[in-house]
Amino acid sequence: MSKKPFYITTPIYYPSGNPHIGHCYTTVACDSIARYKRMQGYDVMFLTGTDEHGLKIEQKAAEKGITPKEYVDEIVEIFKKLWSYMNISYDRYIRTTDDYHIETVQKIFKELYDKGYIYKGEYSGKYCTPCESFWTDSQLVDGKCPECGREVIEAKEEAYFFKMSPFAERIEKLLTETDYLRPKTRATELVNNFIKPGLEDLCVSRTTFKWGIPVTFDEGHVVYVWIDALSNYISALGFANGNYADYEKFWPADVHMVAKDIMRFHAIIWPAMLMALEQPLPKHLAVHGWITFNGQKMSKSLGNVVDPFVLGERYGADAIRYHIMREMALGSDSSFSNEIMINRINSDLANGLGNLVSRTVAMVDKYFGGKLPVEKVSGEFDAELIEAVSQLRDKVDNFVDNTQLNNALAEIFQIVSKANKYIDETAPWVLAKDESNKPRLAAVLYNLLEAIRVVSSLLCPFMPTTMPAVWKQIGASESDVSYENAAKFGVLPADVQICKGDVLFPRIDVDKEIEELNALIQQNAEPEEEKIDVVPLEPEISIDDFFKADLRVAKIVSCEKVKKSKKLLCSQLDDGMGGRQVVSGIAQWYSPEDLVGKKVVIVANLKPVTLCGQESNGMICCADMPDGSAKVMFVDDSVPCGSKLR
RNA sequence: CGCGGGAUGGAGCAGCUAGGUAGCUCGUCGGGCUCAUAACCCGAAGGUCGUAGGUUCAAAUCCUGCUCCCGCAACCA
Repeated sequence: MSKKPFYITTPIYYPSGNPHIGHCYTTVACDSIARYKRMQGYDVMFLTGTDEHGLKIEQKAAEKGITPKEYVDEIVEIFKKLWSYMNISYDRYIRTTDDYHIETVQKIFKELYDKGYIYKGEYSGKYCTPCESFWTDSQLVDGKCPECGREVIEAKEEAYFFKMSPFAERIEKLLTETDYLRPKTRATELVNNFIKPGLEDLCVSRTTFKWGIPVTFDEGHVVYVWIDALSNYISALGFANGNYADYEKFWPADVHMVAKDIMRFHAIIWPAMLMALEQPLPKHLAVHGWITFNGQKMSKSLGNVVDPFVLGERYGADAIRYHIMREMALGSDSSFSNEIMINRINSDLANGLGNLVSRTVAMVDKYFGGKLPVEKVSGEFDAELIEAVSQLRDKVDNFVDNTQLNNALAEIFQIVSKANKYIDETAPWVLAKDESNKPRLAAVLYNLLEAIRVVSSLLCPFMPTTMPAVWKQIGASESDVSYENAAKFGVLPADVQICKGDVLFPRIDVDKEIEELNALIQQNAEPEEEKIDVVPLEPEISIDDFFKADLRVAKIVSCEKVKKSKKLLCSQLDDGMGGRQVVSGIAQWYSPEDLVGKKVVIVANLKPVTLCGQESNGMICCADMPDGSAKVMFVDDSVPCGSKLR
């Protein structure tokens, strides 16, 4: 009987910086599912990798004075080291710089072109270099990038486009009528925002940078992110390349797991590409939220990065894995405060599971010298425990199939709870006092060992490092902890021999630990502020060019929020020339009271535009902050309104 | 009126589709136990279920208005 295939993928990560806990989130989830499926007997292909092209990489490398390839090679090593540290059992690691991937992408690009889905056009608009993004005029406001707020440059380039519209209807059905998207609640959002207004054709090539996969039939063009990146899921199987021959076997994928920020591309563009290629669509797209840290979105620049290496060092990979999986609810964000994590590790792993194993094994050791006698007598409370344990596997199966790992773990730990309670109900230490109760005592301890066996078998995919240690302690052989036996009770030998071992999950001193971690974060945060990612210099200009921008000092006379906008403040300024109105996108960081009466620098000769119905005549100068916010540049109050800057 | 989600004891969540004793985890307090990693077990306190109305014998649950939060989109000259 040949094994059934199961194909699961993480996104390919962009190595513009070191991996952080957010990367772990997706990868650990996929790893747990992959391991679970292997345990069930599936032939599993678990793919992860890195998306290594693009301007940002090119620039980062240039800053360090090395080639892009050298740059990504370094970071990829760090990713791989982290995965090894987290005990990630990926079967294949794809790099978009691998030859076979390049071959596939080039063939796909050509095929789509030949089929008429890709056409040559011209892209004109504003381009943000750091974000590698073009923005349409409607998106642009004051020539600033909507993503990072930096200046954009006027750019026009020949480009290839991918026609999305032919697939709109099918994609809408895919999202609304199938269970492709998990959780499905997001389907409406996608349909309303992207499909109903009409799918725009997608720009799929660039000429502004070189670090990418060349378009074979048009020199100077490089394949732009989506066709390059998304294709990894099939190129890694050997689609349109000779490197592997697993496409027939593993495609379509069972699960693509992604974080919500790239849901859109996997929910719309990827299906469209596959439709155009006339290939089967993946079965599920599992979308999870972000890990937030003390309520804020994880971000390097905030100094919030929780270094997975540091955490693993302190608590062990399994504890981190457990916490991540346990907190992860499909779709919603999950908090990663140190306190929550430590409490979780303490209460579930140390107090719950670890202590259960410890007390059970200790009793077998103490009362029977480590080996249970064959003679046993069943009694009150047994049936309930046995029933619950026997049903566990099916419940967990179901949750894993629905990518609800948090629920799967919750289910398992209910049994841990039940077992602890069973100890209390049967009070083995009382039984031990009377020699005639020995057979009953043996049965109680045997039942506990069995509960632990089943729990640890099912837990192994989630915590692959620690569970074998549990098996050793309870005297379980490899076949005892098989998937088949996880649905049975009474598998361990009647005269099982236990083996006392080390504490599985040491208790953590919460206060002390939080203090130390906070200190670490402080340390990491401080240097971070000083060495922000400095935006590359704009091209050199002459003094005359500078004077083209007429910078003036003005006083904010009054200010109010622009209705219907979240980010806009509308200010009335005294510019020494009769006053003017300026709209600025700083409402998230400044309230009108903060600004009224202050003097600022404005760009006074900017072409007026209308934003959300308010005319804006100029721009208030701000500094970009590393976290994407902006700080207004206030001016000494003694400078008269209307003064020109030089 | 751009689209969507949410508001439940100190914290985080379930319950709402098919109305009828408000449940879980953590925390707090009290008790029990002693096999165990000061762990485990039991019990208690603590909730106008965002707000105002409506339907109903009965609403956390259905309907309507409102407030506030959060995503997406738009938008930070």
